[in-house]
Amino acid sequence: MPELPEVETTRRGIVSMAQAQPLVEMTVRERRLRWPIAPTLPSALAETTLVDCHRRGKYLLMRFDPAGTLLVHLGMSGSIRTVPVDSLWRAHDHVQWHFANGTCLRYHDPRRFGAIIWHPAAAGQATEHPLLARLGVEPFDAAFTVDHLLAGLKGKKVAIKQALLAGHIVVGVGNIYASESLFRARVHPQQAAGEVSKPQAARLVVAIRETLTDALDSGGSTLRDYVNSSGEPGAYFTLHAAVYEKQDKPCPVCERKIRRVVQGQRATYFCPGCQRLRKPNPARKTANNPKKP
DNA sequence: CTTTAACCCTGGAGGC
DNA sequence: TGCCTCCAGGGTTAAA
Repeated sequence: MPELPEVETTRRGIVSMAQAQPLVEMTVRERRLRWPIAPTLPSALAETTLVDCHRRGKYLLMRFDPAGTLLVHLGMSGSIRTVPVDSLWRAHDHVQWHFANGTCLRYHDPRRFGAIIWHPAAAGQATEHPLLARLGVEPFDAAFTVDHLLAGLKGKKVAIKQALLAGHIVVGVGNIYASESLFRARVHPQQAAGEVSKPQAARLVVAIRETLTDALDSGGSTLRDYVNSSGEPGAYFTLHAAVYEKQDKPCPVCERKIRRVVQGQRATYFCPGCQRLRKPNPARKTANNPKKP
């Protein structure tokens, strides 16, 4: 289940293995991903060089000069790993990029929720693509501030957990890290987004960054060669999960039983002791905004 | 506009 | 042992 840290680790692996490499051949064995891979894609990439690989949210932006940019999403079961040249295709290996230095990158995705989309524009202009246009700010960007978060949550009745998960305010907070970040920030996942206070929002900004940083650091140490290995993806995260999939287990802070609820058809885990519902205070709001109808 | 739910897909777990 | 059902996940899309 690739979340932002795994995507970033994959990006770093791609850069270290194949940056500045001319493409020898792109092979497509299975076109039926989330959207079908265009049959013309391999020929469009002929005679190009992978000059860089960026990341936007959970999208990888592989820039092939001079043709354009390949948007790659790993969905929930996708991975990109190196394989030896001419190695056998395993089940669910769908795409391969063979580079001049001998590196072969294999796209593997059992559930085919991922996507490989061709965008004939440079990576710098790839934000114009409809799939990237509405993404929120990067969690490690300076633009991800308390005020930005509060502005995004303002007036929203949806639960804070779902607001974070939607990715319109900040990207990279998947289902696992949403629960973990809210726990760290001591914010109840079912609290209305618009009722999140400034101190709560401030804690969330810090908590989201810390949660992602911790996972990324773990990935960096235990999955240093993530792209260049056949190890178990995602296995490291459970070592650090305080609440995710820990229902009925004691909270590491207060030892109350972790609860599991469903929000938007997705599981949420939280500690009923540490994460309290904050009571709304409508009187204060109207007093500060007398002009609002 | 906002909010909710269905959908895409397969592997694994649990029930019988 | 096998067959059935359910669940997990991201994110787009359609519907309310």
